[in-house]
Amino acid sequence: MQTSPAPETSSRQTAREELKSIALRQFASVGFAGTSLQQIADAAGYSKSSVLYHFASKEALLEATLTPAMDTLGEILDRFVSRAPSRSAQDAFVAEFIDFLLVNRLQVHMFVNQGQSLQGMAVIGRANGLIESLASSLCGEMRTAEERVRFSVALGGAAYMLSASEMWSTAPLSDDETRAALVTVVSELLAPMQLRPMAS
Amino acid sequence: MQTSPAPETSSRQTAREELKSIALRQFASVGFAGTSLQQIADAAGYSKSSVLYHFASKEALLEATLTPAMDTLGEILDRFVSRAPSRSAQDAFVAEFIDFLLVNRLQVHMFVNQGQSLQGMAVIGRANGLIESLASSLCGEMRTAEERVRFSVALGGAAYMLSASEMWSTAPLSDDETRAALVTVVSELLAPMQLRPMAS
DNA sequence: GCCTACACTGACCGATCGGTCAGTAACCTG
DNA sequence: CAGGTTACTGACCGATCGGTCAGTGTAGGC
Repeated sequence: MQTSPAPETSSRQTAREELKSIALRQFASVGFAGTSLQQIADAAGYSKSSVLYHFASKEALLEATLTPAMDTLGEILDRFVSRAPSRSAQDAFVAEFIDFLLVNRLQVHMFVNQGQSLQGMAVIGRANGLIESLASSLCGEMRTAEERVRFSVALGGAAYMLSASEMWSTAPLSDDETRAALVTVVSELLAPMQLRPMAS
Repeated sequence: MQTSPAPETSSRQTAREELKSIALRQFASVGFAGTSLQQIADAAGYSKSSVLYHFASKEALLEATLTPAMDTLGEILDRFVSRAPSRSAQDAFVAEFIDFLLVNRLQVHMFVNQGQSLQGMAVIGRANGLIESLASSLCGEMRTAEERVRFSVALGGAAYMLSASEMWSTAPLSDDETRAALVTVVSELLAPMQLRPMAS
């Protein structure tokens, strides 16, 4: 909806993106309820009014913050579901999924350990649906207790590991080290689960 | 500190304990920052002033809420460290630790995914120390990246599984099912780690 | 009966919360 | 130079926050 040539970058998108990224960091570290619009505005060098100019409300800001990651996750899932069920397909999926976790660790952290208190929000409902269909893809109806535990330990454990590693007293792991170790551990966790991918 | 016969139960301890348990539930589900003293008071049927009569501040209430679990964890750790390092000792410890997680799941949930935002608090510092010494007991200095990942996935995954299972759309698992599955999965996760318990 | 200690409460405090609104300076279009 | 849009802001709103304080009722010890 605009005819201007190109250099709209300065203000057209950057402020919004900057606010989203700062808000995400704050939400993930202090919690959604524990973060005020004023804090976000201060950290970004804007006024609180500016934040509410770009986003209709605090909740809308959170939605905008989490939605792109959910889009990505949806694509990854679609790709997995459309493949034939095999060990190699599952391995490829695990690698893809762990890359997703690495890139979107803060968003996943938000979902994993604030999802409970944000249940009313649309993006959280969507995330729950995606995770549920992921679970179904990996093992039909999540039959045994052990399968459920394997799945949620892998998901919650990876999410925790990625967001809490900064709290370790030792030096943080590089992304490459983390990815390799996570692929090993998560594959091991999911290996005993029977493969039965299914659409919808 | 009291000479009265016996029935001091009605008011001497119950109000405090009741407030602690209600506060813990709220803190765990909505977050410490997201829970107001008014909400806790309402849920308990007291006034906000009463909450502040029993606990000097909101932070003091959180400390009182988490401290008993930390005491228990300290005892479990001491017991493990004082045993000779062996596979059977580790298995016994894992079982003991998972019982601890089951009983204190909300407190562990608080530590695991709000520890970051509560770093200033004494009880959180203590919990971090305990976890660190637990990690040291299991594998010296946490040498390899994979060992670190195994440890934190087991801890964070178990904590997530226990607190998020209520969000599953299916019926929740019984404690016995959960314990058995967790023991299997966590033992499997920690098995490749070399045992080198050490004091302090 | 008197007195203290205890459990508890309502009124109130300054600060901050999310959110609204009336601007304003800069810029593009005609 | 008008006119409109865009990005942004300060002043302000009612509500709520954590916390203080001056009580009030009551039970037990003397």
